Amino acid sequence: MSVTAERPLLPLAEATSTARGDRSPSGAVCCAPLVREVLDPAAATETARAFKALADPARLQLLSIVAAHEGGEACVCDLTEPLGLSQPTVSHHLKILVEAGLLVREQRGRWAYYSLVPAGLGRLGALLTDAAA
Amino acid sequence: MSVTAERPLLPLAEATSTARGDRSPSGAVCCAPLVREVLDPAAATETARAFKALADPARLQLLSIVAAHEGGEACVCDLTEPLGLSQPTVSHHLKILVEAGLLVREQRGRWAYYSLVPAGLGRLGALLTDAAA
DNA sequence: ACAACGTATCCACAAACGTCGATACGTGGC
DNA sequence: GCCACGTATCGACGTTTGTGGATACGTTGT
Repeated sequence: MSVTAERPLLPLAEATSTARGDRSPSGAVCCAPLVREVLDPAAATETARAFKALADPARLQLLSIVAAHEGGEACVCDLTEPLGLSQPTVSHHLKILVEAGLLVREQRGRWAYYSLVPAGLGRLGALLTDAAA
Repeated sequence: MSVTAERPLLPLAEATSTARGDRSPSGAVCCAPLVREVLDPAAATETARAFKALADPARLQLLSIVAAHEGGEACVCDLTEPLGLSQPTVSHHLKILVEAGLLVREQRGRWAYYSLVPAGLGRLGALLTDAAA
């Protein structure tokens, strides 16, 4: 469905300073029933899908090879051989990367050229570095 | 095995300026057999495993909840209820996050407290932002 | 020592994923 | 028009992954 998500994505809610039951070792008061700010399941699913695109060795190599090409673009035929995968498999991975907003496809002549989307990588990267701060 | 990887991870090799056959539309010279600099499969697999830890909604929510807690730590009992998952499943996800170097586990009393590892998030984030540059 | 509690491990199962061969689609050259 | 070529889609298969129930482990309190 080619999300091209433009959302906060993992805001990592800051601490709700609501005091949540002491953790005295005597009782079962450990688990305060307070509903704190949590990344809602919908956003979590969407963010997970973005990272899932990066969670495969073949796709990481694809990004690497595409980035290594002059012009930052490569056609499928440039990618099948160094990966040792069949052409349908490579096309499958490329489609996933495009749907994740990490690559763009441009049909030029008989060939389909794929190139990086820096903003896509950047968004996911910032998401993690912000959480690390 | 708890990798706690300390490696380059997706260097996204810069362009090898070796001229790679022209792409004249007449012949099949499109696919130059040149072996350019590619993220080797071993590194790709390891990097993929790191991102795989982030490629699940439940685990993203776990990170979010842990980060939301004061002190940046939470025990398993704090996590099962807001996620709506069973305790074994939550423990399973936490283990994966620990092995990925994104969480640390500290057994204190009867409870096991999990807290973020900013460096872990930061490493993965920098990896993407560097590639986006 | 025993019991209670929080957590981790084991096992099984359904769903999702990566892979490839066969095939269909789109483009360019004849 | 037809054919050749590059790429995408389809169908099927084996593997991996997420999930929960049952159970074992470690710690604390009696």
